[in-house]
Amino acid sequence: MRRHNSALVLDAIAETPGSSRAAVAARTGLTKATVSSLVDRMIGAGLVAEGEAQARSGPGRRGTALHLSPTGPHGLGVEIGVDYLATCLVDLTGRVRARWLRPSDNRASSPARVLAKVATAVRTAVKQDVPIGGVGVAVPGLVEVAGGSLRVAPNLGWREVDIRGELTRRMALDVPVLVGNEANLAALAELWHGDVAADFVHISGEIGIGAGIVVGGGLFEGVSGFGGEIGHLSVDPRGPQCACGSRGCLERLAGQDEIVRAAGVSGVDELLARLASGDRTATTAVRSAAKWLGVALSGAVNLLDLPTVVLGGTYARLEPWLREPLHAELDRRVVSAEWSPVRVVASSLGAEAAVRGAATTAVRAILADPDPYVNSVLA
Amino acid sequence: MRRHNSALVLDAIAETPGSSRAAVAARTGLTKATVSSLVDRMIGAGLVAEGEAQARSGPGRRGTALHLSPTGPHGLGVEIGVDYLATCLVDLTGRVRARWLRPSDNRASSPARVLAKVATAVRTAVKQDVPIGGVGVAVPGLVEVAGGSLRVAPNLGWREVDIRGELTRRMALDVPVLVGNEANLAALAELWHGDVAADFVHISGEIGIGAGIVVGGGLFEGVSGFGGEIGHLSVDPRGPQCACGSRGCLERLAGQDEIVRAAGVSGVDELLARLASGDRTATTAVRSAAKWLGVALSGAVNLLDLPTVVLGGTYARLEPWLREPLHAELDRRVVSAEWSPVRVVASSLGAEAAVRGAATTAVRAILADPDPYVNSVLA
DNA sequence: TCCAATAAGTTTGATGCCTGAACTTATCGC
DNA sequence: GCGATAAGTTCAGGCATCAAACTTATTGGA
Repeated sequence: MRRHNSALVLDAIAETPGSSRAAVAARTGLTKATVSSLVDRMIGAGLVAEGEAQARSGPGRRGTALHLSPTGPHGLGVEIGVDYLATCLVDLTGRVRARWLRPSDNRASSPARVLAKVATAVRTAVKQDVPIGGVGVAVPGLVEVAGGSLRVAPNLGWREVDIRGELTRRMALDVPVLVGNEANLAALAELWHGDVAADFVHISGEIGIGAGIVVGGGLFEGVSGFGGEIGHLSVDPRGPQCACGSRGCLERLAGQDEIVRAAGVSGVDELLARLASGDRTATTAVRSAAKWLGVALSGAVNLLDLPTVVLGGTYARLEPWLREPLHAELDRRVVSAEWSPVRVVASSLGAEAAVRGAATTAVRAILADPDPYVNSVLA
Repeated sequence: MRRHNSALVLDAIAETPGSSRAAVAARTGLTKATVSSLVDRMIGAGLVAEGEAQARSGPGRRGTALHLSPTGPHGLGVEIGVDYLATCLVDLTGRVRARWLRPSDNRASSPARVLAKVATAVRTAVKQDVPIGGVGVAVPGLVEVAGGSLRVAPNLGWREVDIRGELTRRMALDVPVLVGNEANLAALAELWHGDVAADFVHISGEIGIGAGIVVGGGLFEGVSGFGGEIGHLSVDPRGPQCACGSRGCLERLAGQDEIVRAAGVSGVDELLARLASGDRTATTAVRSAAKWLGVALSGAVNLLDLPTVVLGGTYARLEPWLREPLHAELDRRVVSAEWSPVRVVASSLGAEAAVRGAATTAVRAILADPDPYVNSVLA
């Protein structure tokens, strides 16, 4: 009861920072008395802070602005990339307070060695004088979310690593550790910090291709958390052989490696330069990738009935050239396009989407269900 | 609070019929006192009934068996097929109490005429002396679930029909009307009456191909309720032209019409006879369909991380011949197959799956949140 | 300058639902 | 028939919410 209402009230404050108690009561349907008492508890626990009195253009007492406390528990995000480690500290509102990026050839290191580095990074972050409420870890691989352990990360060459367990042991910090797939966390970052609504597919292409499916303002993870594996969706069953053993996988036909290869360039930066100068080979390579992306995404949209496709990672940078051919393919193949044409937008978050998503996930866990946290602080 | 606990208690009784109050208390974590009081209310409202005293193999008072009341509110399901109308009356447990099937060329009739027939059928069903708690309607088309109106049903030739509104007006009965897509409701029937767990894709092929996605024991409907449209998933972008304007759609390559055509038979019954006798052309036609189904379903499974595929409708009858090639394709293309191989099973419900699903949906709405109903009855 | 009007926020008593413990009822085995 | 055991009920106590009265803060007009 109180648990539910605490979440309700805190959500209202997070959604509309600066609201007064009375405004929150009106919005949640609770009484002023109830809101007052819940807010007081949350102020006591350091989740909510009072601001200045609000302006008012008429008679009556002015309300005290409420907002998420900038000194409340922070979320620490960690991303284990193929050739870097990144961390990111965010406050309750999701604002980035500190970040850290370091090259690290994780492909060549054992999981134990890498996780030791991660633990060191966590301990460093803890030395900042902000309280840590949770740690989120992003990995490029299949994560069994409930257990927080990694099943396989092809591009890291890792298999069966109990990330949550290892990290909890090594970092000597009594906070929850959440582990998630990089693409899924990037999608959540887009949901929380980008400018798209509550339902979309976020597709990001770096070395692999991953999708994050957001439905009703929440991540769709599937039964074990393996959802969103779009990279090996078969878009051309008679197409070229893929490393995974199947044929015509999306990753093989529209992945960064294939685009770069087909365009005959050395990397994404050169590709962008060529595209800007109107190079025909480069344009054709990107248009082809767009077509295959369209085939895969139209399938996802038909199946899931989502109104928006967000291009993340490298695709966000290629968006001007992907947009039109992708749209054409979607309009042709999506059955419900007539009623709700699919929107295609580029992500506004850069390469940090995944870390930010990881960090924000950690604080969101508290915001989504504040009562246990409040109790633990006030106890 | 009570609302939540009422649902909890009723769910426990529905899950394990014949439990005593004490057993329900143990299972839900509530106290015997709370359960007693909630159960008494629900008995008063006619949702729950007491049975005989339970057997016991030791000392102590025997518990009174509790089960969903067979005289409680019933659900009435209606299916508007292409060439028939079907209705089905189920009690709270989902057991079919009456059914009715009548040929009706709905393709040739106006929606108004068909809905008038449906309303008549509903009024007939009401004359049975059981209370009706809700009506569910299954239609082969895109349904905007929230509004209960049909956007388009290609095989009926209907467009923009406000089924809920029309029916509510015509049937003169003050109960909620739920409208849903046939394939989705068939999937729910499978969930509730079949023998599969809480997560699966149900794929049914009659004239069109539709999928119902069940996740965490609930239907995945998408934003507007258009989810599960798998028929026009592109499985072979360079394949034959489909009526929808796209190329190589699943429906075009693995639909009933295509199988029948490729096998050179007159219909499904002849096809089954040929298959049983080992006819080579028929076998090849079915294997080819299985392959394309495998391409489409592997995509769905990768995206959604579902452990089971249920074959419904015509595919259920073809299951012995579909099974092996479908499995081969799934094992090859599903990324997480190594950890959780995809199960393929045939639906045990026949052609009535959709009506039953529609009827059961209507009563499930009460079971999922009994308190408002209880209050309305006791008031 | 003061006061009525208005609105924010707090206090207080009542209500509703759940809980724990004691109590009643029913059954088994000796 | 009696003690042990378990189901189900009764009742006092607690906790969170609510409605309403009350206090505090602010505006604008007399």
